[in-house]
Amino acid sequence: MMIALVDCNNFYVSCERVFNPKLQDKPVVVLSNNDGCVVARSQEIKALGIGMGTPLFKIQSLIDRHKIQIFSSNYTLYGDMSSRVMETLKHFSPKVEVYSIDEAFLDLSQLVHLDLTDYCQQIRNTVRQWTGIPISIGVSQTKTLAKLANKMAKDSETGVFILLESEIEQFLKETIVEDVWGIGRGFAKTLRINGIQTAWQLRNASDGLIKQELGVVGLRIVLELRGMVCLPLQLHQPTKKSLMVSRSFSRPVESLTELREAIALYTSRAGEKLRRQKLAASAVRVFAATSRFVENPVSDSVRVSLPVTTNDTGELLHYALIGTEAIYREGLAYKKAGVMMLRLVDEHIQQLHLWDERDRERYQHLMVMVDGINQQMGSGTLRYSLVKHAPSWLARCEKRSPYYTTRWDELPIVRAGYSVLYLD
DNA sequence: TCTGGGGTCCTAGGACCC
DNA sequence: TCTGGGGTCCTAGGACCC
Repeated sequence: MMIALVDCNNFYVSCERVFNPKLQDKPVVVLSNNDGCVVARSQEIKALGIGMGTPLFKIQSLIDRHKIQIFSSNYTLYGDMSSRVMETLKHFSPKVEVYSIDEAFLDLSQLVHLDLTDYCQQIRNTVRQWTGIPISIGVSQTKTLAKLANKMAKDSETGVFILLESEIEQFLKETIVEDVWGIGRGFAKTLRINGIQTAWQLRNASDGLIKQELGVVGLRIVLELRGMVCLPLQLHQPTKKSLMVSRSFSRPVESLTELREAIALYTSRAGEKLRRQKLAASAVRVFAATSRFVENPVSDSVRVSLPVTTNDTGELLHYALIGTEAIYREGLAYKKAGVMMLRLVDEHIQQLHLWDERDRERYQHLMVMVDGINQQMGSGTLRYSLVKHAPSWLARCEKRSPYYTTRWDELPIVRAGYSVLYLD
């Protein structure tokens, strides 16, 4: 196999520059959805040492000093530019996998009789001409190796790097494990504990060790480094399995009213997305979290199964609000207060016994799982799903609310979201 | 004060049944 | 009543990615 990874350089910034040529050679950043942090950086920004994901407030002084141009992200524009790039690439190989908004894998196996360097230059020039977007291309035997080759391409003058079999050993010896695709912080730490620091050491590690420490995911990476294709090109995009709408709040949210408003807004967004993509949901999930940057961050989610699949906002909202109540009244509080949890579980068990079977059947679709119930139970002998009849359950929540809101003061929500699953 | 949003895949372990 | 194996299904949580 010969696989090319095409990667658009500083993609969002490049898109902005296409429509505003004055930005050429100027320092430019594009911010995340909420304008919270940097998600795309021009070369000039990288040279200033501003990292990916840096929060905006931390670079305020640099912005003034270097006259940095700042943009909120415009995903409609980027998506459109992305399609143009991908369409162009399809002229160069019949087998193209659109991997992300700014990356694609191309199968070049049929073209090995050509000068691949030349061919890749041709691709670069055409994409540049037709779309205005600069790209880099790395080529090798597998996706994982092509990813590494692409890193080299980015650093080279020509923007193209072909990693030949004869050069792989030297190349991998000079590559640290962190730079291998699929090796994140957690895996890298595990590998280093086992004395594996370079990509070459990883390639030569024993299958048994890797399987045990990193599972099949890790093993696939190792085999790919050895030149064996374990991650074949996916030529048709599989249908999505879930979609999510979430935001961080600019300040902590402590009232149920505010939380409900946020969730209602996210739900209608999710409904729009569903209808646009002609999909329907079979379950919804609501989640809330405290700041990730405090000492003991807490997050929790509640999943509500729907009686029928739907993409009607009103319908979704009904169940989303049930989930919101659950999160607010119980979800986070459960994890916080173990003793209280035990008491509540006890209460709920008695409730369950009072129900007759018919009720349970009838309301099964309203089953609300409260995550984390098992967390502090120790042996796991007591694990219960709280099966509830929504109206009476909500009434009970109302009665208990003073107790919970007291607990709640300790747990300001700074992030909330809503996701829709359509597995069935 | 302010720290993104949106995804996928894998696994361990519990529930439930025979 | 206790013990246990085999199998399936489901979920939470952890890992990764852009």
